[in-house]
Amino acid sequence: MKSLESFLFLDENNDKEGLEHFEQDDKVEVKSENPARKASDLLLISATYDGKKRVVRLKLYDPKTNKIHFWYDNTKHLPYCLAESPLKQNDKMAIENHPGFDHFEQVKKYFPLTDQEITVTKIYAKDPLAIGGRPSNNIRDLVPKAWEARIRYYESYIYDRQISMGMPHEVKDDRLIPLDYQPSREDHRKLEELFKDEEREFRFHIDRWFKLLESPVPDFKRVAFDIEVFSSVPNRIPDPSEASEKIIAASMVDSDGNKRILILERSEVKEEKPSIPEGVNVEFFEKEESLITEIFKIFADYPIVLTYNGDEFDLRYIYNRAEKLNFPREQIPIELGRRAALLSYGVHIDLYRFFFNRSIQIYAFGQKYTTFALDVVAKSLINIGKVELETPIHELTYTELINYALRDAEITYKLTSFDDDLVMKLIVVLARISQLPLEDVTRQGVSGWIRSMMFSEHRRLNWLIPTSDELLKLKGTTSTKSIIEGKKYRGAIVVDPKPGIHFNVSVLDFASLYPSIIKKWNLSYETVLCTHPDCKNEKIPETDHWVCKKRKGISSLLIGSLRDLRVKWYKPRSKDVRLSSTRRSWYNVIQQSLKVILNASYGVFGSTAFSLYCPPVAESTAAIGRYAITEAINEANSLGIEVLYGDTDSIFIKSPTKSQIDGLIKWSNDTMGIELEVDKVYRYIAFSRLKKNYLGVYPDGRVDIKGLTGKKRHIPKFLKEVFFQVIQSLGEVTSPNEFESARRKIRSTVHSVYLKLKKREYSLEDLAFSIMLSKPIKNYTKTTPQHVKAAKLLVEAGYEVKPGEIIFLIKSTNAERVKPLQLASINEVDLKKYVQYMKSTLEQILDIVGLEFDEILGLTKLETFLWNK
DNA sequence: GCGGACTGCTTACCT
DNA sequence: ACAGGTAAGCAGTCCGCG
Repeated sequence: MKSLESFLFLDENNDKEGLEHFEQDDKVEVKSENPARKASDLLLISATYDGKKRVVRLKLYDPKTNKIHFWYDNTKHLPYCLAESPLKQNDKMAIENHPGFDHFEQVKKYFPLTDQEITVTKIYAKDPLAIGGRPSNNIRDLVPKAWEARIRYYESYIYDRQISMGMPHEVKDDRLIPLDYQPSREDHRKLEELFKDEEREFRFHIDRWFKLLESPVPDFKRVAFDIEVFSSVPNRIPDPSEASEKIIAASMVDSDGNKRILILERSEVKEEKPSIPEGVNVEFFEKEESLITEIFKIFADYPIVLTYNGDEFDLRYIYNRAEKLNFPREQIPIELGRRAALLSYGVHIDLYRFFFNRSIQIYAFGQKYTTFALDVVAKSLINIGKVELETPIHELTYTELINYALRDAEITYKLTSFDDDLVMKLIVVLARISQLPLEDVTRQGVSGWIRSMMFSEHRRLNWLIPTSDELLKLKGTTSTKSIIEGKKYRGAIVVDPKPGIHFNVSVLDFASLYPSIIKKWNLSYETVLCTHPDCKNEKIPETDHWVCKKRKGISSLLIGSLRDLRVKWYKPRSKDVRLSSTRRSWYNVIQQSLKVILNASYGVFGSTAFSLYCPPVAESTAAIGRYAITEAINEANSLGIEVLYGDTDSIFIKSPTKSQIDGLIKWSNDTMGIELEVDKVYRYIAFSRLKKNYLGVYPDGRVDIKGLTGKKRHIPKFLKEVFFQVIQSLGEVTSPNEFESARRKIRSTVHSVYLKLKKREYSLEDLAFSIMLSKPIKNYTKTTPQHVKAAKLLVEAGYEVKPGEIIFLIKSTNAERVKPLQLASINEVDLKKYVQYMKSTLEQILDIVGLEFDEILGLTKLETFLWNK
C-alpha cells in the first residue's frame, strides 16, 4: 500500500525500538517455561488522580510482598486540552483569567481527517477539573472548539507517557522504568518468518502486541468480600443510599485459603453455641462500629478486593452506613463515584460488572450463563450456587448466617480462580490491550476498551484526536438501506436454508471475517472517504464509499495485527499438544481476549456511543462481507458444490469431496485474501424453512442447536426438559434407517409429559416462563407485554422490581391471562395455553423425524378441534 | 360486538 | 451503550360483517 515515508509523524524512537527487536538475534536470553520474575518487578494495575497532591497516582502491585506500591508523578505532567492556533484574542484573555489556567504552548500535530500537519494551542491547566468536569466555568468551554478535552486525566497521562497498563515496571531513584518483555530467540524467529511479507508498520504492531501479550501474569493476592444486611421489610433489598439497617455480617475468602466471617451480635438471635465450619475464623462484634472498623482494616490490607455487585451495593452501603454512624470521611477508605465504588488503597473489582459485559458473556464464556445473578453465573461456570434460604436473612440463626455468607464469598473468589485464574488473567490481558486500569477495564464495555486503545495510539503517533462533531459532519452518513426499519445501514446476508435432513455436511467459514476485511481493505475512520481525489475512483461494492490508497489506516493496523496474532499464533498454539498444558492454557487466555476485542471491533464504528463513531466504516465492512460470502457461494456452485445454507461468514455444503473443499479454500486465499476454514462437520443436519434455526449432529453424537425455541431462555423448565430429551434421542441416530427407533422413544417421552401436564403434576416453578424486564415498568408506554403485567402485579403485592430482573410468570386463566409465580396457584394454570406452547416448541424438532404433535397425544382430528375450542 | 388480518412492540436468538 | 438480521408471541388497531 504505502511506504513508511508517508507516515510523517511516526514516532521514530518507538519505531526503531520495535524493529530493532525484530532484527536482534543473539543477545536474547532463552526464556524458560515460567520465566522467573525479578524481585523488583512491580505490575502496573491502576492509575488515578490524587486530588490532594494534584498529580497522577499509579498503583503498582508487588507480587513478592503482595502490597500495593504507590507511585506519584514527578515528571511535572499537567492536564491540558487543545484548541485552534492562534487563539482569538478574547478567548485567550478569558482563558488566562481562568483561575485553573497554567500556560500555553504551540504544538504541531498531524490531523488524520485532513491528512495535514497543523499547529494547535495546547492549554495547560493546574488541575483536571479546570479543563472540564465542573458544572460551569470550564476552560474547554472558553474556546470555539476544544480537542481531547474529555479524556480522563489519568488516561491522558498514561497515553502521553506510553506507560503500559498490566505490565511489569521497576522503580529506581523515584523513576518509573518499564521492563520490556524479551521473547525467546525461537519465538522471535518464528514470528519474523510468519510476518516477513508484511510492511514495517504492521510488523511493528505485531512486535508491540507480542511483547504485551506474552509477558506472564503473576498470581494475585486477593480477597472476595460480601456483606449481609438486616432487612425489616420482606421482599425488599435494603437501599444502599439510605443504609438505614444494620450490617449484620461480613464474609471474606482470600487467595491463601483464609476464611473469615464477622458477625454482629444481636439479642433477637437465640442461639447459644453456633457451629462453626472447619477452617473458618468467625469473630463476633458487640457494636456495628467495630465490625465496620474491621472491614476497613481488610480494605487497607488487600491489594485486590473482589465483590459481586459491590459498586451498587456492598461498598456503597458500607460507605453510607459509616457516615450515618459518624465515621469521619477520611477514615472511610472508599471512594464513591456515580456508578463505581473504588478503594483508596487497593483495586476493587466488581465481578458483577465484568460478567454483565455482553462481550465477556458471549465471547469469553460462550453464553454459558444468560442471566447475571451470582447464583446463576457461579452455577454455570464453577458448578456451585448460593446456599438456598428458607427464611429471610434477618431470621437466620448465626450458624445459618455464617454458612450463607461464607458461600457467597467462596463462590465470588472461585469465579476468579477457576481454570488456573482464568478471569484474573483475562482482565490483565484486556487491560494491556486497552491500556486501561483494572478498575476501568472491568467496568467499561468494548467501546471503552477500543476507544482507549485507539487514543493511546494517536498519542504515540502525535495525532490530534478528532472531536465527535467533526467526525460526524464529515463521515456521518451511510449509503445503503437496512432491512430492519430504523437501522443505519445494511448488514449481513442470510441465505435461505434448504429444508430437510442432510447427511455429511461441512461448514466452511471465513476466519475472523470482519477484522480481516478491516485489515485487507484498509478500513479506518480516516481512510474511508479520505480527502485525496485519486482515491475516489474505486468504490466499495454496493456503497458510495472509497478508501484511501496512500496511507495505512490506524484501525486497520491495530485490528489487523491483533487478528493475525490470534489466527496465526495464539489460536494454533492454544491447541498445540506439543506445548505444556500451562502454556496452552495461557495461550488460550490470550486467544480468548483477542476474540472478545476483535468480535466487537467492527460494531463499535456503527455505535454512537463510540468516540470515533464512523458509520461508513461499519457499513463498508458489512458490504464487503456480503461481497465475500456471495462470491464464495458462486464459486462453490461453479465447483459443483451444493450450498445448503449460509449466514454472514459461513457456508454449509453437502457431502463435499476433499478436492472441492481444497479448491474453495484456495480460491478464497487467492482472490479474497481471507482464510476460509472448515469450522465443523455434521453427521447430519436438519433445516426447516427458517433462517438461523437448525439442528446439527456431530459424528460423536453431540447435538448443536441453533435458534430453536426449545433452547431459548424464557421457556418453562418442564418444556426445556422434554425438548432436550427429544434432542438426545436424535443424537443417537447415525443413519437414515435409525430414525424409526428414535421416533418411538420420542413419542413416549412427549406423551408422558403431556399426561403429567394435564394432571397438573408439574410444580409452578417448572411451569414458569422467565422473561427479563429490560426497562423500568413506567417506560412501557406503547404496549403492556405479559411480563410487564406480571411485574405490575408484583409491585401491587409489595415486591420491588428493577430493570434487568427476570420476571417469572405463569400463564393463568384469570382476566390478565398471566400471574407472577410468587402469587399464582396451581389451579389457575391455563393448561390449554401450555399445551399450545408445548406444541409450537416441539414441532420444530418433531418435524425433523416426521412426527405430528397431535398424533402423539393420541387425539383424532376432531378431538384436536374440540380441544382447541 | 366480534374475530381475522394486520402492524408494531418486545425479547431472545445468530453471526 | 459493539452491529444488523431473524423468529415468536402478544398487544393493539382496523375493517368487514345484514
